[in-house]
Amino acid sequence: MSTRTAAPTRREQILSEAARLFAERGFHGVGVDEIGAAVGISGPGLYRHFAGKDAMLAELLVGISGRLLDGGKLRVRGAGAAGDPAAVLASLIDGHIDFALDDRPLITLHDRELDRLRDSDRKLVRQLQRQYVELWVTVVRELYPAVPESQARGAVHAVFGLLNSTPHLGSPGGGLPGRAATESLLRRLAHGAFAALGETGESGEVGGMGEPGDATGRG
Amino acid sequence: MSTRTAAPTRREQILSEAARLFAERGFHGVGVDEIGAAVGISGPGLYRHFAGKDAMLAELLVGISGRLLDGGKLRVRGAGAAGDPAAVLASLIDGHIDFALDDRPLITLHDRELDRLRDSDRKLVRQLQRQYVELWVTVVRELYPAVPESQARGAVHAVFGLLNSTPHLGSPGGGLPGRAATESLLRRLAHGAFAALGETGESGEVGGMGEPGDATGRG
DNA sequence: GCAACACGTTAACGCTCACTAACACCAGTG
DNA sequence: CACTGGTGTTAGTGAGCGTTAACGTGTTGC
Repeated sequence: MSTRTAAPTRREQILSEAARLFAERGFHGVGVDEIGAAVGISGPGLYRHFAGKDAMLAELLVGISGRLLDGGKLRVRGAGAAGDPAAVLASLIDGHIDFALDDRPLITLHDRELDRLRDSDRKLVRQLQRQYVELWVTVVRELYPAVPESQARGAVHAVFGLLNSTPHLGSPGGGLPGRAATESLLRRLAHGAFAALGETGESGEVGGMGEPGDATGRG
Repeated sequence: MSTRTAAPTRREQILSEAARLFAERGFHGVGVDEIGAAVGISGPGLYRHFAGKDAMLAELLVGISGRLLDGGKLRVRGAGAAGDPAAVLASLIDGHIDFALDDRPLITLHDRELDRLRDSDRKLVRQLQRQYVELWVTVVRELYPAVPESQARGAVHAVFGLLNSTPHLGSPGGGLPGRAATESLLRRLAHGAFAALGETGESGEVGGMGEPGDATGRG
């Protein structure tokens, strides 16, 4: 089904390994020799495939932003045909979870190394990101018309933070459950967050609010 | 009460500015000359106060991890005396939100530049982080005994991601609400996420779940 | 007045690292 | 076999940057 993975081109190999390394140690923390070694060639051989290190990062970030946006649009059109905002939001959440779990390194890069791009590329990525956020905000506002836009946007960003937390879940080794369990956990948490957003928030208290007076801690 | 801020020492100035710059452009992306310029001195003058660039990062990360843990412990003891896990969790959430909003740059560094540390420092930071997470996990498991530990831990990490999303909310310029509004929004979302964790999850559907069959997108 | 010290300066060193140059191998193609 | 294009190699270069060295200056205490 989904991705073909049939014939991973050299370019694709390089991009994949570069994404992993950039996510692990940061853009400046990885040398071109390491990227080359990761795909079996060494150092400057990369320059047969890319104009430079920056070009790799640019292609990665533009690519991921574009794919996120495209996937989101498809899901809005697909699930939105029924006119049910809840179903659309659920589909967006599922899609983002898939993405976060499939392409962990890219998700990490996505909000970490944006400033390293040339102005034009950075503007493009920002625009794609903004469109993706707007997709979510629109759906959230359809679902909860009483929620002001600024809160909806804040909630969307916060839920992105929640869903993108997968890199911190210690992928290998840790006695952590399978992918399906992680998927359903994240799904449940995300839905719970949005559900809380929908609650009025003025009348009823959210939960045990704790006494705000005792601001101990923070020494 | 809490922090004095009375006489910000040179050391503290440097740490504060270094934190901001590291968070903005990454550890490798900032030069010592820039850090010096940010506090009015230039370049190698920093070496009168720190052994090196690494030492600044180490002190920042150890400091934030320690303060987070200390604050969390205080809140557990303070609110936990009443024996009400919900109040303890609420207090932990409030504390973490305060921290995320007060020390945005540090929160960003916290899960971004950890690998740049010497082994000893990195181990120390990891240990402090782990203790802090365990604090939360313990409370969550008291509050929802039916939730297995792996899920509780995953949920805690995910909520950290949610609360730490504040750096992405575009602090200056954007027509975004005041601090109080952001605080209450994050608080509501976090409580909602944990509430969803508490729901059984086996019997009832969480929300509109979307049809999992139509895995469009992700081309 | 004058050591002693805290704190800052500029100049230079040495290392890392992205990138380039020059060359080698191998597959088609006529 | 010669030619060409794609892909790799190693050696070298130039810039950036963390760090050190050597030096200057104001304040303190005898």
